[in-house]
Amino acid sequence: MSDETKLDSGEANNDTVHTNFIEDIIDADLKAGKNAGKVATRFPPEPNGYLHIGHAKSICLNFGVAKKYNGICNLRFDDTNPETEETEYVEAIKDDIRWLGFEWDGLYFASDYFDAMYDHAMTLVKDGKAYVESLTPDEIRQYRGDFNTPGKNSPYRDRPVDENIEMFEKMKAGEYKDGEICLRAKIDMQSPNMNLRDPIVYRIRHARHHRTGDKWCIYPMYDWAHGLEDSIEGITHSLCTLEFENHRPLYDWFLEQLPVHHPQQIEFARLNLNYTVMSKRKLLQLVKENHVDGWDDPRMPTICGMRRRGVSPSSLRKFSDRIGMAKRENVADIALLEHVMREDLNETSPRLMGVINPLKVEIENYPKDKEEFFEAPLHPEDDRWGSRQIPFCRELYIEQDDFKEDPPKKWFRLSPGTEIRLRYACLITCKEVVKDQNGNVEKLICTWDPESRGGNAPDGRKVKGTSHWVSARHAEKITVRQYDRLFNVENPNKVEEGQNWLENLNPNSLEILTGCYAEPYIRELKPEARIQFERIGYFVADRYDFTPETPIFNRTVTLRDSWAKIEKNQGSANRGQKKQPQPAKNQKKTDSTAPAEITIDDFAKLDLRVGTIKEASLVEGADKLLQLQVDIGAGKPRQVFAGIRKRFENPEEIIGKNVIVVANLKPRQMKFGLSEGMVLAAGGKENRLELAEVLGDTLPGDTVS
RNA sequence: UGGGACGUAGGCCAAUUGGUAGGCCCCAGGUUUUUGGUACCUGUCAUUGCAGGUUCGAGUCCUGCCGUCCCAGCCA
Repeated sequence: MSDETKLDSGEANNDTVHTNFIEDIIDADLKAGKNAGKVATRFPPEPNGYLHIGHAKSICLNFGVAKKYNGICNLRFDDTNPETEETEYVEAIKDDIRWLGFEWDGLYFASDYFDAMYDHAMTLVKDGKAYVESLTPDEIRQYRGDFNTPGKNSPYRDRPVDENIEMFEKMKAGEYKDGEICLRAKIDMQSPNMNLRDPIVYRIRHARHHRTGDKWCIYPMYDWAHGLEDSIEGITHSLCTLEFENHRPLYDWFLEQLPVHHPQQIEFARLNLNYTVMSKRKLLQLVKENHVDGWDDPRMPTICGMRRRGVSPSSLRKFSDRIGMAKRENVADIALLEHVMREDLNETSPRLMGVINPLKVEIENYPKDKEEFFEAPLHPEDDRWGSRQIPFCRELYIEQDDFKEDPPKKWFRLSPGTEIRLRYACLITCKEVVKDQNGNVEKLICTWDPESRGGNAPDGRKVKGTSHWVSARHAEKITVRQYDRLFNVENPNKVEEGQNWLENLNPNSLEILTGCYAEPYIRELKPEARIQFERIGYFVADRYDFTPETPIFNRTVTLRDSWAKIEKNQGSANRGQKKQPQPAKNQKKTDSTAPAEITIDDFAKLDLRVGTIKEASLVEGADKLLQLQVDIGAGKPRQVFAGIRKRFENPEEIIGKNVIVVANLKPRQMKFGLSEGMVLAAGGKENRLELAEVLGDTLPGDTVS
């Protein structure tokens, strides 16, 4: 089933019950008879990077609105800056949008309109509403003023119209160098809105454009271009993100000066996702510095990355619906994304069996040479998928996690003497554990109940545990790439002064396992086939690397694992004797792996020492940091960077103080140098912050306890 | 410090436009189950940023505070 047909069947969009504020506006417009009852939107990417899930939100919005109102949605590349844009991105963006399940009505480029834009600009010049500026970029900045200072009119502001026309023509003809002059709109240098202080309309760039080649050496600025693009295409509602709110008066101003259609700009809040980064700059850096394997690395929040991860287009659309649409800044929870991924994949993925960490099982009462097949449905809730035959023989693999020699409470998987079901096959009982010299479990000797074919015992005895398995003789060796969140912390952008956001990367975000086994049916799969390995998770046959001979699977998302939760809760219950009083119902996911309390032993690991501050100085380029040299009685003083500058703007005053230093902290390489410890201070905010001092007769190096 | 926006549960979004706060995710429990999956059920969680005012009645209207975000590119 193609994703397009799925979209048409409405499974993705029809669970939105409420309208959003944008649809409310459109409803009102329609009711008022605006735009002759038409709705036209557009998705306007700049072809200078790959699309990410934030763009997906915008794509779903624009195409979704058009569809809902029987309107149109164009794809328009906003290619007004030749220096950063490339054709390579154009094709990638088109692929991503189609894959997401949308088809544009018109395909356009801003560069298609360069002639019209130039003509309109000339109109502005002739009307005395634009002038050629001869100030340098630096002077322009100075003349613009700042938030508190009104701008000053440029000396060229009243250049005669004829001269403006002539210079603008020469500008177009290439008679000036980059940055030498530019065209500015004559609006209001005193405006509190900086965008209205005579914004630049055209700048000179002697650069080759990916579509128009060398035809132009002047290129329109965003504010000038965008409204015209929308106008030319007859867009009715121009949807963009919040940061363009301040630009709307300019968007409107330009269009009001011309006898053209005037679309309405409406801003919405962009998508932020926790545990990831979304800015083009940071994504580029991840790629360039090889923290990931490229733009389509399955850990990337790019559309092509998620595609390679095995995320389905419909789950991305569903996610886009579920997060809603509003004007307030937001951070969506990646747990919601994972939830819709599972929800979608549960319905659409055939089930297979694969063993990630194999443990050999020998069925001692099963004949050595015998083989047989068990039939198993490909989907337990949807028999349209049909079934497949799974081979079985004396030697099998099960998951290491499904056996424990000393089972904990509530364990109903395999352990010595217990019986479990091999899914869709039979019941087995563990008779013996074979170990190697090091005491590692090497193999399990089991017996099977021949009466339990298919997995049910005729005597009706209940067997609670069910394990997945693979016949050793028939197993296909597969490679599994287990992906996890790229970052360890909810907000990777939030870093201490001097710390780098890259330090928040999750070092375990990729684990490649080569010794895995799967049932033979995987030979039937094609690249990009999404499957579930039962009881483990959803996987996808890698788009590029998978072949029947080199079966490589990417883990899309694990199944929910309630046993892991039980185990974890048991663990923390044992540690704290009684059940932890849930400290906060909002237990953050970041903290959930760390124990809620530490013991005295943990605390004793801290080597706290008295230290005398010998030197203290401001750190240039860091408005929170002080650089300290602290004598802790160990010969060479320790260099410590402390975020206390707001309190001690004059560092001199803390020299000589006896403070408490964490002496056995692993040194951290900061932008400014190595920080070899930490000083303790009290107070959360800078405006009430005091160093913890040791008073009385103590010497550097004395222990603090 | 000027201007523009935004504040509803741990997160995200609703609230018939002035009628007494609801859904999804998360979290905790339970039922069903040949996936400790799915599905279903239950529960925890909000004096709607704060303080006043108008009104029989305010999340919605008014006033004043507070907090957060955006804007000083010849980027988009």
